[in-house]
Amino acid sequence: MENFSQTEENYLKAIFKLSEKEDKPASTNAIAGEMSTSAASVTDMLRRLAEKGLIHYEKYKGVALTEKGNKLATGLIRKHRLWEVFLLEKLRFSWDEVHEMAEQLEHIQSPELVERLDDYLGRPKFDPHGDPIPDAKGNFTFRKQVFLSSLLPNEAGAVVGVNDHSPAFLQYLDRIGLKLGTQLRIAERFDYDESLRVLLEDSGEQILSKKVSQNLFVQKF
Amino acid sequence: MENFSQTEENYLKAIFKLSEKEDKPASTNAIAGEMSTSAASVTDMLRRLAEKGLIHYEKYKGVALTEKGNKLATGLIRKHRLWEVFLLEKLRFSWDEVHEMAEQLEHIQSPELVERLDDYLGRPKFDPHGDPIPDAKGNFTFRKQVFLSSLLPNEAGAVVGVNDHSPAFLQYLDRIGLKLGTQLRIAERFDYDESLRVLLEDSGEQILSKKVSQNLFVQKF
DNA sequence: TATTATTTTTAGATTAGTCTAAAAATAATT
DNA sequence: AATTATTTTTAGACTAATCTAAAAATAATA
Repeated sequence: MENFSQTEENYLKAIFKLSEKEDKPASTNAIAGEMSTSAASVTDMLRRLAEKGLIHYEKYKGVALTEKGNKLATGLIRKHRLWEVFLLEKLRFSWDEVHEMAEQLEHIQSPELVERLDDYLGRPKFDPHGDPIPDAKGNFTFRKQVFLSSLLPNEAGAVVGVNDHSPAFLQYLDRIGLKLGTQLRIAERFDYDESLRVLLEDSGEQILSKKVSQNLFVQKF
Repeated sequence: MENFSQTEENYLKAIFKLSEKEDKPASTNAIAGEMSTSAASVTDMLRRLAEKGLIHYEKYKGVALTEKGNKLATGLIRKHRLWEVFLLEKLRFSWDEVHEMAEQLEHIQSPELVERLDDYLGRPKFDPHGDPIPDAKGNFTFRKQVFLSSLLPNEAGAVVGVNDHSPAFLQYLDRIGLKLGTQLRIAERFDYDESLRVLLEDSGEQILSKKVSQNLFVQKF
């Protein structure tokens, strides 16, 4: 497989991310937002990525990944998430610290390294934030998960992932003793501000704001 | 500490390497050789590295690292060698495979990561090739080592390092069962081609060519 | 010391990635 | 449908890192 620059790889990841959540071609402006750069720079890059067969691109029509581009982006996500597991499980970083480092490590070029790392970590299916880690063929493990905010009073489940990956949110969760795997039950729902009173496995009862409950994924029992 | 480009970092490493072995300012041409690039490119880069206070540079006079440049280069060597240990000890790569990957990993920017990695590996003082790993302050552990070729008949010692790091040499050593730590004794020296008959700890007797014995470091008993 | 050879630097061009400002295309609104 | 607003692209310029070819400085040799 050819090699691509880190910048090219980051564009592919951005396009992947955007077309994943919106499920339609990514716009130049959206990519510029994701990459914190100008629309002009994006246009330039799109021309080049298209030339290399990584994206389908028509002027003014937006952009989608080709088979090849998709494979590459998936590989990057695989590397990123495996390194995050490594940093957390082996080097004992906390889940709010690992992103920046993984952002660099994902660009290390060595297929053999990725497979060995995967082995070493015990072939994990999810990363420290609960996001699925694609396997060597690019297949993601799917899981029936819902937003905590969608649970009704007395319903119970386990926290399996976060939607917001910001350090601030993750540190907040640490503070209230909420981790992946934590079991919980909805005690009460306040219509006033859509906050929830929640019974947590270990750390007792907590009021969770709407914003918080919209950023937690749970698997219902 | 500011950040520098991978290219700048690689130049610093090259200059470090050259002035380490020659113990005098590195020449433009030597650097060009080390970096596999043109002398013109080197001159360009030297101007920039000097501006950033990383090297002492006078036109036509060659180049030496400043305090700052030396710190940076030492940090790179530290990272390189720690990653090599990781790849070998944890991911079970062999010593002829690790260099290329470490060459990329050494550019990962995160002081915290380096320290955690060092901890995780048990603060090793030497890498898989027997080269010393500088500590966080940049201090190398020195060791009284000599070339195997300098041993006299009946002298004994342990292999502690290699001078030639090429995969071909390392694979040859694997083949004859010679690793770091292997104990040996000189049985006979042949004046004809300066080869040695050597008694190896486990793998019995071997004839080692002059070239081989000049590329092995041993610590005498 | 004069001449030749080697090393190093300068000059000018190229590529990747970026920028701002202006032009062109598309979408939204009256 | 015409006008306005938004999005996207083009044009032109900049920086980092590279190259080749030529000029300048240093070193080696007759």
